[in-house]
Amino acid sequence: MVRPTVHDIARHAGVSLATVDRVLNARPGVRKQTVARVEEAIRAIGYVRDQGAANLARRRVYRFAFLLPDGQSRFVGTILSALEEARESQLTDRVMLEVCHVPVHDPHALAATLVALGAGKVDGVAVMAPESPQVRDAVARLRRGGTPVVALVADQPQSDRDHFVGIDNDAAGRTAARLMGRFLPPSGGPVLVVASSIRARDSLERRFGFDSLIGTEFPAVHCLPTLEAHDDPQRMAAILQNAFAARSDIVGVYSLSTGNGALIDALREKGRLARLVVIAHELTPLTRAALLAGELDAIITQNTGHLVRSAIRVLQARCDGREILASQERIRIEIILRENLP
Amino acid sequence: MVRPTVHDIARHAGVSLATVDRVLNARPGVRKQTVARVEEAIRAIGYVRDQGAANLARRRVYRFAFLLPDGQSRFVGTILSALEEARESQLTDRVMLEVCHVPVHDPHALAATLVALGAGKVDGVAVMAPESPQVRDAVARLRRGGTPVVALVADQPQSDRDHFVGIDNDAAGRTAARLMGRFLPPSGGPVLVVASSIRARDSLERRFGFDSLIGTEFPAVHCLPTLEAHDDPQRMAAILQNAFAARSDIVGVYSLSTGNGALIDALREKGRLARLVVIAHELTPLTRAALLAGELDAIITQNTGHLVRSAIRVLQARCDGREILASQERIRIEIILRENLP
DNA sequence: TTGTATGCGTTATCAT
DNA sequence: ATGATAACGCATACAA
Repeated sequence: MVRPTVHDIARHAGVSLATVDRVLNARPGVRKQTVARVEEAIRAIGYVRDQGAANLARRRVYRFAFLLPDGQSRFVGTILSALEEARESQLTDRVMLEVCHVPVHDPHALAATLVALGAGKVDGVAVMAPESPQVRDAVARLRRGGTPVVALVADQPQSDRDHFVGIDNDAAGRTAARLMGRFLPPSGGPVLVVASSIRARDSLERRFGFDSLIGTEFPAVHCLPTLEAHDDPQRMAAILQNAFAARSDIVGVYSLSTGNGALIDALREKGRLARLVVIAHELTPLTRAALLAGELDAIITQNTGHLVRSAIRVLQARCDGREILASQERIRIEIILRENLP
Repeated sequence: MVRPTVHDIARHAGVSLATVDRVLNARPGVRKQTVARVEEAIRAIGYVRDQGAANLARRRVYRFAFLLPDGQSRFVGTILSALEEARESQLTDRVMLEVCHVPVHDPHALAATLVALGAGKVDGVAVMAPESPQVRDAVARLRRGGTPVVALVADQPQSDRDHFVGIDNDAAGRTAARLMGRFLPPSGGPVLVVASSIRARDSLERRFGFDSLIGTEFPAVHCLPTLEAHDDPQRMAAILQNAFAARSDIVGVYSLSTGNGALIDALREKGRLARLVVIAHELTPLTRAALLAGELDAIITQNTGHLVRSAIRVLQARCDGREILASQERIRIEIILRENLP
């Protein structure tokens, strides 16, 4: 009925509490035979540690750092509010959250920040940054130093990060494609694909997923080459100007990364919104408003609250040497229409 | 830096630990003035109780009962697996989960089970059942007895349940309608609406939401009266037979409650699936397979893992007299296509 | 009405 | 190499 405790182990193995603790926490100074006896007892009575009591005795606090891109991205803004919200939750009773803003396109600065964090300054790191050799190496160094690292939103596939907290971007692109294909009339037509920068791995994956599904399932739809606005509103306006001048028969727009504000503004100005199917990523105050106004047809997104809570839970589990509950940490690709807006 | 403890309160207020504890837990036997002094101290130093330590000292265990409809519903099956999964999670370290299966259409049995649970047998109840006066009263009795109650999946709006864990079914119906309207060609046509029973409040709400959005936004689409199969495969086959005989121009099917197995089987038999837009509720092994097979175009669902974890967290918070984190407990209306299947 | 002392399950600091 | 014992933050039986 009641869970066995360290006392039960001690009694069962005929040793003292201190010895039990030593083997439980893999501390030295115990004879091999004794270790075996204790481990046997643990298995025999089915002991499982009360992590809460352990943290109490240890006065454990988890210091986690979130490395986020600087700049005024709306999406990062929603992550920041989610972090703020997590601070007030039960979840963060013993965790201290620190946010580091780092220049996105400076891999060296990124790596330096990561490495600096490694010197016992924090107990775990969540990093949202484009893939780069520098970051990969820094993550490896952190991990070797015993600091758990999770990749947030954008994976660091070749590094040995402990976990990726985010969605499958290929599948997200395919999801967008399915919606685009089905929202468009059967006659199809050319679809514009815009991105802030196609260099980012997640943009590439989304584009790839989008193209491949359109290609196989909606032959009447034709994907135009990716236009890159580099998060510059002026550039975005000019790019769209050119695109629509070149082809007046465009039927849809897929925006696969940030910069939705500029995109929507530009489209609105052209008075083209009503006749286009427009699909974008990430639910922010801006895309929410556009969806409500009927300027956006659908949003593909990931729940940022879930994102940060999951990162925290995973880091904590790694610190404790626990397993995670996979299904709880699986971030879902969400489709948001006006009707199911949270 | 470190959080203040009961000792700090005691020192600040010039009283003993026991007195602090008495006012913290609203126990009698403390002079009004003393209470005020302690409360002042609590505010002054910004004390917030360490719930983990409290539970440890108290050897607290939370016994929660989940009342679920009996029968072999696939949806209830996924809830059961979610409960099973929760049992292995960190979340249930101190919680014991009990499942009661009750006949859905016997309000008296339902109420009796609820009332029986009230006699200090459990610390909280999650109930998934159709609304009825009997259940409403039983919930009220439980609450008066100090047992927190949450309504699961189906709300008990007139009872004073502590919380509703589930989705807005009107919005879910509207979401289905938006998808139906946009997936159908502009020419529209008649759409079949099938339910196991239209008496259930959630079915009614979905139907209402579906109809109202179709009515205002997709005038070319025409919703036929709801067909009730009462979870009987034979009846479902017969009903569909009649419906298609009466109107050969049906373009879509909206299944707003259970019984998707029978529906899909019947449609497949008629060879009509390829030319219909079919939208159903709840992701189960069955609807998942149908979606993958292209027999279903979209699924509207709610994450059952989230559902049970949320119910547990909310009940626990109520037991502790804590507030919940609203955003974490908001169940989302999820749209699942083949591409974003979890 | 208020205070003292002990215990919850675990860790960690001393001794031995 | 091992054991006794005092914390951790909180609750509570028992005294006063």
